[in-house]
This record gives sequence, C-alpha cells and structure tokens, in this order.
Amino acid sequence: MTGEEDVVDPADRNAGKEREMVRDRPTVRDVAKVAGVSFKTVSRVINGERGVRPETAERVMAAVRDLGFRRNVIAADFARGGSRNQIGLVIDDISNPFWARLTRAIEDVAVANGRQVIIASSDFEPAREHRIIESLIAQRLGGLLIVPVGRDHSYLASEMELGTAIVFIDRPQGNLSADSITFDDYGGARAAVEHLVAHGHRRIAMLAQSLTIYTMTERYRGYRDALAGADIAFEPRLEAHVDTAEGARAATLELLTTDPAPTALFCANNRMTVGAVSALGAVSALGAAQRRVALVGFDDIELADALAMPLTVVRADAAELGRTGADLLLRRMAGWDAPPQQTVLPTTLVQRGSGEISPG
Amino acid sequence: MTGEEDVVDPADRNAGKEREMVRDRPTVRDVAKVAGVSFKTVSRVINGERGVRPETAERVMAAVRDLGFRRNVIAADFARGGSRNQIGLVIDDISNPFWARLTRAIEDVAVANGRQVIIASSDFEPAREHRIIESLIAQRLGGLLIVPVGRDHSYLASEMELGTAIVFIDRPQGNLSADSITFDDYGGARAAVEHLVAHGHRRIAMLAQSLTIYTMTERYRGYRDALAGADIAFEPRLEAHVDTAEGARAATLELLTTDPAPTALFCANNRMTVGAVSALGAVSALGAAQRRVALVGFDDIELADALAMPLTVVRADAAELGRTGADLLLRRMAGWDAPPQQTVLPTTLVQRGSGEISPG
DNA sequence: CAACATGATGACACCGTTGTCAATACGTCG
DNA sequence: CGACGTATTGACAACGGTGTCATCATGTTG
Repeated sequence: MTGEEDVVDPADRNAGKEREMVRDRPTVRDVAKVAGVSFKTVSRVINGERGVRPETAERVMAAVRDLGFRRNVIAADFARGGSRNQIGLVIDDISNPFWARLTRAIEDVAVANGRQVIIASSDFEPAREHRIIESLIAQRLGGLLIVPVGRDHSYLASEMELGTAIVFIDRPQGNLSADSITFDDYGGARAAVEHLVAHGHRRIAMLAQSLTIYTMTERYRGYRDALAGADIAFEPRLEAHVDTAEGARAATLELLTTDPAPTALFCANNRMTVGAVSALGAVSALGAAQRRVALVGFDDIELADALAMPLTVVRADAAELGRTGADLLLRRMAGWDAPPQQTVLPTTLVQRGSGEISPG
Repeated sequence: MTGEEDVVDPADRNAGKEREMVRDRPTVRDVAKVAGVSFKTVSRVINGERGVRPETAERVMAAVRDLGFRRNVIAADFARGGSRNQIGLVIDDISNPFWARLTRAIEDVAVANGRQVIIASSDFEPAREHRIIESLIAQRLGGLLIVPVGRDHSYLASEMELGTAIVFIDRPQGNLSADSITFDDYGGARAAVEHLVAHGHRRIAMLAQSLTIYTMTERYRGYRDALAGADIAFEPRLEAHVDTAEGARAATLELLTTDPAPTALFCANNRMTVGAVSALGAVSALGAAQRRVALVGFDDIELADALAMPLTVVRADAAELGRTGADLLLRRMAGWDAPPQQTVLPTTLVQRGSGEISPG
C-alpha cells in the first residue's frame, strides 16, 4: 500500500473539488412567471426603460423583491458585448502612497459615474504590464487608464479601433496615438535643482530610479540642464540609480562618503525621498555635521512638515492627475472623438526648510 | 432661431453617441474556420485542455495568431455561470497607506493565482458599503474580501449559500457566520497604554475615530482597561473622536490646552497618529515645552523613525493581514468547507522614542 | 480477430441577458 | 366610424463561449 497507486499532482487532486458556480439563482424568467409578464418586460423594468405601465412595473418589482432577484451583470455585459461599468487601472505599485492617492481620486470619479475600478500593479516590469493589459482587454471593459512602463504599446492600436477607450497617465505611451496626461517633470525637476543652486549649492547629487522610465529621464534632463545653466560641471559620481526606498537609503549613505561630499540632494520621486530622509536621519543621529545636507524631493509625502528636517518638495498632485485622467477617459467612453490630446499638468515647489539649507 | 426648438437634457444629448461595443472581433468560430476544425476544438486549445493532437493545436494556434483572436472572458465567465478570476476587495479608503499596503499584498496573492482584484472604498459609510457589495455580488465574482463597516451582513447569507466565498478582514462581520481575520486590537492598545503608564504617565489622552467601528471599540477597551489596571481615573475630557488626520491635528491642539494637560497620547490608528504628530510638530515650533508629550500610535507609518520625534507604535502588519486573508479566500474558493474560522493576528510594540518620554 | 478501451474531434444545447421587430390595445382626428 | 399614431407588451434571435455526449479512428488485449 506504500506503492504509487495514485500519483497525482496535489493541485489536480484539489481541482475536482473546485467550487463550481451554482446556477439556481432566480432569473428574469422566474420573475416574469411570478409577475405574470414576459421576461422582456422584466428586463425593461430592472433597467428602468420607459414604456412600461406603472402598475405592471410595480408587479414586477414586487416579484423581484419576493424572489431576491439580482440582475446577472455578466450575462448583461455579455449580451451587450462588453462591460460598460468596469474600468481598468494599471499602475506601478498600489502600495506607493502616490499611486494610492491617484487611485482613490479615480475611484471617486468612477463611482460617481456608476463604474468600478480594477487595479493591477505592473511593478515596473514591461512584461508584466503587457500580460496585465492583455488580461484586462480580454475582460472587454469599457476603458483603461494606464501608467505605462513598456516602450511599445502599438499592440493596443487594434483594440482602440475596436472601441476601447485608453488614456495614459503620468507617463506617455510609446508608438501609439492616444491621450496622455503627464506632469511637467522636466520643469519641476529643473526648478528644484535651480532652487538648490540659488541657495549656493554646487555639489548637488541626484537619486533616481532607472532611466528607462520616462519620468526619470525627464527629471534627469531637468537636473542636468539646471546644472549646466549654472555652469556646474556634471559629476557622474553624484548620481545614483536604485529601485526602492531601501536602496535609496543605502545609496544616500554611500553618496555622503564621496569626497568632497555633496552639499545637496535632489530625489527624483517619493521612494527616493523616503530613503534619503531615512538615511539622513540615521546620519544625524551619529554626528550632526552631515545633517546639513539640503534636500529637495519630487512628489509630496505625508508628514513632510513633521520630519526632523521639514521637507522641501516639488509637489505633483496625484489626485488631480487621477481626476483629470478619469474625466477624460469617461468622456472618451461616452463617445467623444476629438484627436488625441497630450495634457501637461504643472508642479509646485513647496518650501519647508530642507531645500533652503546653505552649503558648508 | 433663439426659440426652444430642441429642449434636451445635455446628458441625453450625449447619450445617443454613447460608444457602443463593437462586435467584429474574431470569435472561436472564425478561428475554427481558418484552422479547419470545429469551434469546440479551438476552445480546447485556448484553454489548454488535453486531448488535442499537437499538430491540430499548432494549426489552431497559428490561426489564433493570424486573426489576432482574444478570448472573450465575459462570454466564458457567462457560460460558466460566474467569474472565477476576479475577487472583490472592500476597504475604507485606498488612499490610506495601511489599506494600500494591504491591497498590494492581496493583489500579489491574487496575481500569483491568476486572479484580478476589484477595489472599492466604503468611506466608513454602511450604506455605501451595502451598495458596493451588492454591486460586486451582481458581478458574480469568485470571492469577496471585506473590511466591514456596517453592523449587519445577514443579507450575505443567501449569497454564501450560493457559493460565493467571503472573508472578513481587520474587523469581524455582523450577524453572519463567516471567516474573519482580525488583529489583537484590545491587546495591542492595552499594551500601548500600559507602556505609557510604565513610563510614569497618568494623564493619558486617546485619539480615536468613531466608536461605531469595531477596531475602535476594541482599542478603546484596551485603553480603558489599561487605565483601570493602573488605578487611573478615566477622564472624558482626555478622549477625542474625529474622522480624519486633519481632525486629529485640531483635536490634539485642543487636548493640549486642557488643564492640566495630558502628558501622553495614545492614537488609535494611523490617521490619528499622523494628525497628532503634525500638531505636536507645530507646537514644538512655537515653544519646546509641550513637545515632550509622549505618543504611542496604533499602526506603523512610513518614516516613523525620521520624524522630529521618532515614533513608538503598535505595529499591525497590513501585508500579513492581506496575505492571510487572500490565502484563506482562495482556499475557500477552491472548495474548502471547514467551519468558519475567527483568526486573530498579533501586534508588536515598536519602541522608537516617542513612547518612552517621561512626564513633566 | 472480435471486443473493447482510449484518444481526437465534432454536433449541439445552454447560459441570462439585450435588441429588434411584430402584435395588440387605445385614443385621436378627419 | 375608420385610419392612424402611440403606448405597452411579447416573441424570438442573437451574443461567444463551455459542457455533454456522440462519433470515429486507432491501438490493445485475450
């Protein structure tokens, strides 16, 4: 009995037990029978279509209540050829507060219009993004909001022709004619670094994620141009590229050991800022000397004003981006067919102290 | 021509243009025709079912590629009686970092199992929660993870009997036999307040959201019992209930004016903590006297160690809650039918400084 | 070699709505 | 009073897959 009498993959063994979808819910036909009308009339009532006598509608409603009927949305969407009421949202990572705020703003707009939001995190991986988008498209949903990672979205062209509304947010699409809404990344970054220059800094380090990401290249351009505009020679050693806040923390500690050390730091997004702030806090715990590194971050963060060193940032309003994007998407879904638009939202420099520290 | 020749609601005017779902996508039948097989065989191939000769499968795959066929998930879900691959998540507010982290953990588990996540924020409103859940149920999706707000979920009983898996997380359901996973809110809160007591505090204020929320009543119980255990008379004036971080900020400033002022503050969740920290920061900017209010918060927050006063917190691991909940839900969806379980996850006191300040 | 298990494929019903069009009843108008 | 628009209702065909069962070819076994 210890032989291999029944060699099955444990997953398969479970497969048979897979909870199957039960079918005994009341349908429009059941309701119709109780109400003494045709099922089409029931369909009219539950969809609020006009052309049903009030007393008939009342009878139907009563039957709906009695039976506990719930409209089968999947069947309805199927009959209509797609889901009007779901919009897909592809972002880098929902646990990043910036995207969380954006998501909430989008959800608010969606809910106000009777829609639901399906979210998916791409984790900066073009392959994963592609998989996610394919999967969302297969859902035949009404619209898609995408924070793109990949460089080629031409595979979406046919889908858009078939009527799927797609709006790219925060970063522009690649190889595709579509709407996009972005921030003035270049301008914001340049203003941030020029602000540091204006306070006398000439050794300004930059912390960024990989330059394969559009926003990063733009902010990097802003950084380089601000330096060049002040006749400051660019120093590769003052530039670090990491993926996570934890990485940024380590990179900051590393940067501070270069000789001569940078007197200021520009962080290209909120992950970089969190890592840098955390590192500077640790340093200041050791000796107060290096605490006086000036810091400007891109993206605002919560409690920026309660930090040991209140944080100066370039604020990019995630909620506004979300609202604007969702509004545009809904307008497209409603059939608006003007040529694709490229909208650029402004950023604001918020001075709180960390960016106004002088060198030395 | 200025007459009212055409009085229509602008919304209606647009309605006619509503982008209709286009139907000219290739279907299994189109693929079948090209590949010279029956549409059922195509269905077999795209679902990876066994029992198709490799060369036949190859012909089908080629046709799929040529035509750009994409499986219509809505039709498939419909035929099967429901969606296996979407799970619904109902939380208070996705923009709260705690829920954002939870969501990410859930998404990771979902994606690893080929599922998508639909999120919806209840905003602490039972009515909105009910609407959202009804709407998710209508989608006939495979499972539901709910952070409940309402006190009565008996309306879900019939749904669960029909096979929808439901797991309640962070807070228990009301009037319904179902799985729940919560934190040890009482124990965590009690430990936090006892920690303050141990450092000599006797005037300990509490900042919480409305006690209609389960976690708040539990943490409040912990607070009261910790006080009682130390023979400290409860003072209603040291208790404040607000909804938002902004409200918590104002309430903290208010609390500090009571005479005698509290020497310590327990914040019942991350929103309260953010508000309090922000307020204490402002106070310390004025005069350093009141800065020495001890503070322990429930829930960890980002950069807690980089604050002007590094924050002591009761950590409740949102990611663990999410993973545990999603795992359980998937097991239920797979047909596991053990009796409902009430799981309680532990919390940890993380000492960083703000909770170890002595009074006076 | 007959009987039979197995593998590959096809025919066809079915899921629960929506959309289209026909049928019927009713009121109005010439 | 008959023709005709209008309001109400019903009959029925989609929609694009999945599931069930039948069919046929191909070994396989005693």
